[in-house]
Amino acid sequence: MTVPEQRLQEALTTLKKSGVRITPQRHAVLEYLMQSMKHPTADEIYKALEDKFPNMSVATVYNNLRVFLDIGLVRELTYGDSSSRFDCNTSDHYHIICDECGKIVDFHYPSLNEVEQLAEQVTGFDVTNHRMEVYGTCEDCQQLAKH
Amino acid sequence: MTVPEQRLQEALTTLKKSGVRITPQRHAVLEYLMQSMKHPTADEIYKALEDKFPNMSVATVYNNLRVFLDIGLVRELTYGDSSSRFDCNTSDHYHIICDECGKIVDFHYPSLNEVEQLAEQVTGFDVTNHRMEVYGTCEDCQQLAKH
DNA sequence: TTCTTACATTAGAATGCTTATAATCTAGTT
DNA sequence: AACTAGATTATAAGCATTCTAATGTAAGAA
Repeated sequence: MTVPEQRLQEALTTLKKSGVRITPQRHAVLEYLMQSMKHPTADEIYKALEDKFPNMSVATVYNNLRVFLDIGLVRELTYGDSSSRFDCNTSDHYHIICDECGKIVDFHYPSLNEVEQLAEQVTGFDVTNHRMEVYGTCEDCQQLAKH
Repeated sequence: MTVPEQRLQEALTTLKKSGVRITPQRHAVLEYLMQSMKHPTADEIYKALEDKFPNMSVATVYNNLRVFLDIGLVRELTYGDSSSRFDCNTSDHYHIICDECGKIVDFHYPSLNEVEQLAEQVTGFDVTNHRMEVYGTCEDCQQLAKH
């Protein structure tokens, strides 16, 4: 069993534990998220599944993403562009984003706990987490710029 | 002359240099941004100025914010919630955001250049900048939660 | 297996933020 | 004072997302 397949199985177990029904549409959305290395938008998921489910509504995609978010199976990534992206890799990592083409690449870096601690001291907040995005130009777009 | 007034003067000079006209509406939007310690949304600016300019269109607020963004006078902050916020503090700083009430507080921390450098090496991106947001519960909301 | 029902899905309308359009107006120069 | 490129206004349009109400169905119970 491949790693994505294994993560899918685990996710299905989590859904059942939470008392959430496994419908074909829900299964398909989850499966697509798990095997995708990109961080798809709701619309990308909808379009990717329209062959398999010609009658599926966009609302179903949104509903299911909301369910997955509530259970903690995926994370929502909101950037400057209009639509949210969804990341099923819930392990700690940051993202690096291409200014030109919008590509998002996972980037591993030790969690910056000292920043959270200092922020607590300075602001009096009760800090729960943080996120960081690095921006730049990806290698593909660097090549394109040369020609 | 107070600090916000001084920054406003500098900003007006920058606008003139860029060949941008100074209209009363544009001046008012800029002034409001400069003296605001919050990070207002377009609609907040619109509502704050409707006494002074009862006929001003929302489009004017958006147009002007776009002009300021292009010139580099303000930065756009996009988070999970629906509308963008605008920050006229262009010095390097991060933000700490309350999960409960959405309050955004400036938070100074030395720029994490080593993260950018490592990201370049690992991903091959040509890195230009990064942003970080810390999340938690502000002191006010911590108090409210106790009662 | 069939029955049941609470939950899911569907289609389409509605919402909210932002941008586009076209007519009118004006800041700043001539 | 006249001119004109650029700004403002009012409104329509666009897009992502959520809501609504009717219909369908997963999964447990009988």
